[in-house]
Amino acid sequence: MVKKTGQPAYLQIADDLRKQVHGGSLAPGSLLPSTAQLAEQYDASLSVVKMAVGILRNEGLLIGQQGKGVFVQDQEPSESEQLPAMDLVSEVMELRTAVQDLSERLARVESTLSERSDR
Amino acid sequence: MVKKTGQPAYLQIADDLRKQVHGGSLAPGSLLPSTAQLAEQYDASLSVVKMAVGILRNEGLLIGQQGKGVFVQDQEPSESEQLPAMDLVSEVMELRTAVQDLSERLARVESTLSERSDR
DNA sequence: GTGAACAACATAGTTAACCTAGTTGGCATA
DNA sequence: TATGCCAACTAGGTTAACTATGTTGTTCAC
Repeated sequence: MVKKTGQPAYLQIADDLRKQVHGGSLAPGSLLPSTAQLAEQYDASLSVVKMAVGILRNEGLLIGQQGKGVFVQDQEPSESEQLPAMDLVSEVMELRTAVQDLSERLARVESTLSERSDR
Repeated sequence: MVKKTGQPAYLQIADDLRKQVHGGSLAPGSLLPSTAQLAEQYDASLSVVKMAVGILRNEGLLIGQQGKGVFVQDQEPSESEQLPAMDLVSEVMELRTAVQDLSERLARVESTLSERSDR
């Protein structure tokens, strides 16, 4: 699968995966093949696949969950990353609402947990 | 040099170098120590240093020239606007990753809870 | 039926080794 | 002096192996 162009294999794989995500071939939230499967699919070693996934993980395009797999980040169409220097004020406001949301959800989870432990 | 925080070594080194560049300790156009020197300096293996440099290279912050060395990209003070205060920017970035992490963990907890209540 | 124990599989991080290729400086030879 | 060769150093790419840790499914004992 990896062509013998000048580009290194890990970049070729990263580009290919990126295209699949942007092209819709890999839907947001969907699970990627495992590292070993990708390695076989691209006829590459485990290491280069891990490097490719690492790049996209660093870009925020993919998220890896230890023990489960690598998923396509679904809230991608938002800004956050593309804009080089997005203004800090709105960023902080988003973070504040995100923290509030997390706080409420966590409170719910905690209450359900305490109810179950009570009985 | 690499502290035993939860963060992996290659990210610690990348962050440190990023701060040195943004803080002016590493001037644009200047030459970084060689990979081997950095490895010794951070008391890390060659591989993690190469990973750290690779990240910053991918970000466009550094440029590597085979046979010569790794240099700080100089045309970085680009358009957009004055970065207000680099400490705030990195602070916000850290908060964003922290919120993402919390969000993922909470989503996992919530999903397991809903699954159990379904059965 | 429940729960503990275990095996299999997953990502993640780290290390070491090897190869390729570009740069530089020294040195011997023409 | 000028040319060519060579050693040393550089980044970059690739591979393999190991450890750590999390998830999932099965099996077995209670």
